Amino acid sequence: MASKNRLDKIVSLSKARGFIFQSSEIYGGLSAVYDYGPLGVELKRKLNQAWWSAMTQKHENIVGLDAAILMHPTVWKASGHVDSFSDPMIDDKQSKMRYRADLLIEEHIAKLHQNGNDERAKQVQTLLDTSGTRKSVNEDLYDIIMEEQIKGPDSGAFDWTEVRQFNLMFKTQFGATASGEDSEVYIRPETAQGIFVNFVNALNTTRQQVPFGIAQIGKAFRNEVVARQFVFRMREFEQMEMQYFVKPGTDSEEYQRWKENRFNWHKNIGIRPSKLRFHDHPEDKLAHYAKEAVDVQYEFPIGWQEVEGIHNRTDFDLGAHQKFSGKKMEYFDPRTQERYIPYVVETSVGLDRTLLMVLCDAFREEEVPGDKEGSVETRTVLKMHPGLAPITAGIFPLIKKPELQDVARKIYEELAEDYKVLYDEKGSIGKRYRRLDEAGTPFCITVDFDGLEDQTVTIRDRDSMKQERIGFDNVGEVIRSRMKNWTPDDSEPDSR
RNA sequence: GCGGGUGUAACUCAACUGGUAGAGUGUCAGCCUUCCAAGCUGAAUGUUGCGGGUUCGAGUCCCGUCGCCCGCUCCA
Repeated sequence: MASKNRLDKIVSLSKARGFIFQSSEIYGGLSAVYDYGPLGVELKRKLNQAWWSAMTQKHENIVGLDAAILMHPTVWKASGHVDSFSDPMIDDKQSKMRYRADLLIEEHIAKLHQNGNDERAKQVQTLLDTSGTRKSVNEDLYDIIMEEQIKGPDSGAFDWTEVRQFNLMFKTQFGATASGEDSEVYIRPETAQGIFVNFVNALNTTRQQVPFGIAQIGKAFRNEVVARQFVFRMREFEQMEMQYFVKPGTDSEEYQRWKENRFNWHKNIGIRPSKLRFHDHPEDKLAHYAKEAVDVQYEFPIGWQEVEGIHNRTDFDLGAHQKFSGKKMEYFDPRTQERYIPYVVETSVGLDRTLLMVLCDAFREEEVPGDKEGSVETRTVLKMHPGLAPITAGIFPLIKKPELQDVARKIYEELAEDYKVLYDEKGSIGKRYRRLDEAGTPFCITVDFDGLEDQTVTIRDRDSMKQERIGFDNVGEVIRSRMKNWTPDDSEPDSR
C-alpha cells in the first residue's frame, strides 16, 4: 500500500514538473501511450546517449544502425512473430478469468495421460496439432474444448466465451490506395529484426569480423492485452538493442560476458546496486527464439520487474531469414576457413523502463528543518546521476539587484555552452532551490554580494543541500569533477 | 477484451436525502526580501471526462462511451 503511493507520487511529479504526460490528454487520453514533456525529453535523450556511447563508442567492434519501423511482411513470418505473437484466448464467464486456449488443452492432455488414458490423449494432441486445418484456429480450439468438456481451472465451471485471437502486432496499410491482404504491413514489435536483415550489409561495409555487434535505438509497438503501470508497459515504446554475432560454441561464454557488462551499465548510470538483480528465465518459459535468457530487474514500487533482457538467440533469426529470403546469412572466417551462421547474443533494454527506473531510484521525500523553530517539512528531491539530470545547473542572483543579475547572466551564458542550465531570479532563494530539487538538478549557483567582493559564488549541492564558495572561473570545472565523482546514496531508506 | 472500483481548477480534495461549483497548494503580476517551498496585495483557470435520458431543476439519479486503478494473459 505504501509502495503504491510511492508510484502515484512519481506519476504526479512527472506530470507536475513536465517529465511525462498522458498522450492526447485533452481528448481523454489514449490508453498506455505517453508523451515526454520538457524535462522528460532531456532525461530520455541523456539516457539514450549514455547507452549509445557505452555500446558503440566504447566497443570498437560494435557498429550502429537505424532501420525503418516498416519492414517487409515476410520478416515477421520468418521471425516467428506472426505465429507466436498472437495468442488464442478464452474467458471463463463464471470466474472471469482468461486463459490461453491452447494451454488449456495441453493441460487437459496431460491430465488424460495421468489418468492412464493415453489413447484419448493422443487423439486430442493430434486435434490440437492440426488446429486451423478444419475451420479457423480459433474455431478448432473452441471445438476441442467443447468436445472434451474442459472445465475452467479456477471455477470448475463449463461456461466459456468464444476463442478470440489477440494479435500483439499493429497492422497498417501500405500504399495510399492500399487494398487487399498483400498491402498489409506490420509496424515492428521489436527492433531486433531490423538488425538481422541488415547483418550482411553491416558485415560487408564495416570490415568487422565475428565477433561483432550491431546496436540500434528505436521505437517498437505492441498491442498489449493489458498495458498499464504508467510507462512501464506501453503500446509504443523505445528499445535499445544490441545483437552480438558470435561463433557457435562461444555463445554461452559471450552471453555470460554481456550479462555482466550490461548489469554494470545500470550501476554506472547511478542506480543503487541493492535495487538491481538478475532473474534467470527457467528453461520451460523461454521465448521461441532463445536458448538462454536472463532479465536485469529493478525493484520498482510495483515490485521487481524486468528492465533489460539478455538472450542467447542462437542462429534462430539468421537461420530463419536465410530460409525465408533464400539469401546466405553466413559468415566466412578467413583465418580458420570456416563457414557458419553466427549465433547471436542479444541485449535489449527498454528506454522508457530505464527512465522510469531512474525516476523511481532518484525519488526521495526527506524531512528537513522547516522555517519555524523546531518545525519539520518535506523536501521532494530527485537524486539522479548528475550526468542524466534534465537541467544540470540553476544560476540565481540571490535577490533581484542589477549587480547580481549581471554576474549571474554571465555565468549562465558560459555554462550554457556545455550544459542545459536555467536562469531564475523570481521568488525566494529557497523556493528556487526546492523547485530544482524536484527537477533533479544537481547544482545551483548563487551570486551574492559577498561574492562580488572576491569574485566568488556559492554552489549548492542537491543531495546534501550543502553550499561551498568557489571562484567565478572555477564553476565549470567544479561541476565537471562533481559530476564524474558522484555516487548514489544507498544508505537511506526509501521514503514512502 | 472480461469483472470490480473510479473520474469536480494544473495538483490534493470539498459541495446535505437533487436546489447558485468552493478551499488549500501551485502558477502569474506587484511590493518586500542578503541562502532553503517566508510575508503582504492582487490575478487567471471549470460546459463537474464525454454523450444522451429522468426532472421545474443533475456534480449528485439512470443508460452509453472514454480514461485511470486492481485482477486474469503476455512482455522491453
